[in-house]
Amino acid sequence: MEINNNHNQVNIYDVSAHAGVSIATVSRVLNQSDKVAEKTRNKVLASIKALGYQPNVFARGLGLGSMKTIGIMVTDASDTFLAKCVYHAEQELKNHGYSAILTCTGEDLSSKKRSLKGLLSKQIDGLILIGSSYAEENISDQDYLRKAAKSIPVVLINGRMDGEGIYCIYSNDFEAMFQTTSALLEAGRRRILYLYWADSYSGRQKLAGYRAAMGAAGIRVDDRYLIKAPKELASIDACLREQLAAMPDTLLHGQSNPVYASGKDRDSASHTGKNTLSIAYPFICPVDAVIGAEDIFAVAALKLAQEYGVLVPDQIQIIGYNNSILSQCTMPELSTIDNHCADMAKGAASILIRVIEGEQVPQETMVPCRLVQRGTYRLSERTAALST
Amino acid sequence: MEINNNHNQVNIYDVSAHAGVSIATVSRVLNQSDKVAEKTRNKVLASIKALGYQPNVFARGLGLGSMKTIGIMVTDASDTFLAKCVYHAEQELKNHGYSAILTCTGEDLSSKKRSLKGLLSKQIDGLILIGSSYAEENISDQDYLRKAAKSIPVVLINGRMDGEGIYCIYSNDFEAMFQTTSALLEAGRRRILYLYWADSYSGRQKLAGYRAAMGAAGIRVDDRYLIKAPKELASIDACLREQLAAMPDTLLHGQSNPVYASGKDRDSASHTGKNTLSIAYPFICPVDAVIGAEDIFAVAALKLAQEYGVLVPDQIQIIGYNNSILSQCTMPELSTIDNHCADMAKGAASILIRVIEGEQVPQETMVPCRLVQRGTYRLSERTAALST
DNA sequence: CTGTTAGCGCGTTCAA
DNA sequence: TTGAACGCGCTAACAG
Repeated sequence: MEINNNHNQVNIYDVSAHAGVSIATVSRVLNQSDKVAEKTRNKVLASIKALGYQPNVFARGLGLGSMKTIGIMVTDASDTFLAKCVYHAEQELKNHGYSAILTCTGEDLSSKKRSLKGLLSKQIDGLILIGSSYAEENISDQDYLRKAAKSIPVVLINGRMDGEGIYCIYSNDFEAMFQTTSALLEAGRRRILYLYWADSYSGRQKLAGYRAAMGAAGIRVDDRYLIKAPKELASIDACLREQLAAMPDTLLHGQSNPVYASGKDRDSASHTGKNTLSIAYPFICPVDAVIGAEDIFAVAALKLAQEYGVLVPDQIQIIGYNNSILSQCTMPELSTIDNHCADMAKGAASILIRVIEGEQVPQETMVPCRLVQRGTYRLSERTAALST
Repeated sequence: MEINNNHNQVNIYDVSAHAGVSIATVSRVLNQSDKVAEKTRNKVLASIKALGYQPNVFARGLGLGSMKTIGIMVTDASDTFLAKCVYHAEQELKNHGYSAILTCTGEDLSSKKRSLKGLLSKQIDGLILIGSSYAEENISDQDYLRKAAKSIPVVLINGRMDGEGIYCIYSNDFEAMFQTTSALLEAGRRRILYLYWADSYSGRQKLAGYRAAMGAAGIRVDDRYLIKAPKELASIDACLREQLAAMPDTLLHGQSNPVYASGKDRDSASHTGKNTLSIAYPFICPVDAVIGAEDIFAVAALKLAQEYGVLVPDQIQIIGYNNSILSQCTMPELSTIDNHCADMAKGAASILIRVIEGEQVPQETMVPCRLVQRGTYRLSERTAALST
């Protein structure tokens, strides 16, 4: 029964021998070619099943020049937002018969390049970039991607980038931030703190939206209200305290909540979600609203506000970004802007596959954002329709 | 200069022609063979650079039977905990020159099987299973994995499974839960609610630890204190309310915090993190401690407690699991058990690679857990040393 | 409808 | 130290 095959893996020759046909015929039934008689097809199918034959993808890849794999680059797959994108992108790819090679690149340009190299060496059919971090501010820093895009299609999620073979799908962050900031202004807020970290494309858009809204309202943006902090709670908290301490009439010149202050460790004190005015609000707060460029920033702000007994949203309104699970873990829950990352990720995968299969696809796709209203902020009726 | 090559991709023949040597020699310099003269080596290297030659992995894979890829199966890459594992596993794999094919399988057995099939068809060199969900309770449901393990090594993170070629790395969840529950009991707590969802290996261990500790203290576990709820906040919250309502002297028979109750929407009310006893504690609480099998459960419990003005940790102590970012988003922050997922994930990748490279590796590896003490609970001095 | 055969690009003997 | 030649398993032209 055995014919050639020095490895133990059964190959197409074994099948052809077993079925008494040529390898070409076997190949045909494998590739759904209809030019094969029903009878022989069944014979072959039976042999395949009998021998437990599995075609060798390397050999097939060699001939076809493709193994139907897509590379996914992401700066950090453990990030709440990015992880969600990874998930949905992979699902969509799988639905179309592609598998995903994942690589976490970090923020560093050189390691991004290294990761891409690794991916390309794997002969991927396309590339998905998750996170606007890849749309480097310095245009020439994107060149390695543009170069890659000459051989395989590239889709960027949540960022914009010019170049042949580069497709982008992003949310209208500018608009979302503009509307949100405007709404806060209309509600009478003036001292709006803006917390962020990323200088990515998306990050720049958001900040620009904030600035534009302030400008439109005739308010000069005080640089002290723009706080940039690494994306960990401890760092954000530290930056916040430092910056606030430098402000006139600062929050931190007041006394912190005695309940916290009494113990050596404030976390060990008792807490409830209750509000009270029994402890006098001991200072004039230099901040009456906070916008976080991601939910984690809003969380940090909320926690600090609560520590100092500031009433949320009465005295400070807080808005996050991404509508991540974090926004539902706080008490009150965060109002946050949902940029529909699942839609973006699925869209990205779908665009990529359509391009690979030769379809004509627009290079830019925009998905709208939506304000999710929860405890830390509410739009007035008038401005409630944010989505464009 | 060009010799063959109908594709545009430059191949080893192009290089050999350019360098004036045979392809065998090119292959030798590519594979670090030392049996090549320094002079020719440089000549070849120069040609490679000049032509921008990139070896074709498919061809190499065909001959070698490997493309140095590892399959990663994960039920849900967007889950906070699992995502972190994915991240660290991928990093470690990359460090060793392997790339990761990621597939999100969901919890459904048939789709797990389908995903594995897809992975195997890609001729992966090894497989990493992230999440104890793969260690199905029904042993025969693991057979598809055991079968796979006959051809490639399989490493399971956070679960246990017997089988040749199957390696496991897990944390001592039983011990952690036993110690934690015991500590709560020693602190005088008796009505300890246990919230969970997964019946995975890890989930079973945790629950067993809880039960064992209760048993050791001579306390019968009231089934009403075991609440199983899907892993979304809304679901957990709903289950909690329903179950609590069925208890005598229930929490929910009391009045909720008037501040919340006054508005149409309780989230729109003002909040601070302050505590107050000005509103009378209106009921005898049937629960004095909560253990969540994952942080999200603890978050839900904390929020509910706060909504009803229950003092945490004075009246209810709460402990989560995983030490995820969620545990730091609440106010007070959650005490939680850290199962060191980064260590497990990195360890898994490292084990897998060592096995692939022929090393002898023990089939089971255990990493200890650690209680992270934050606001919702503190161990007494005596029991503070939890890690084994 | 089916079989034959020529690559696909690279590793790897075996000779030289 | 180098080169010629074969094989890896499969696809796709071409011939029948």
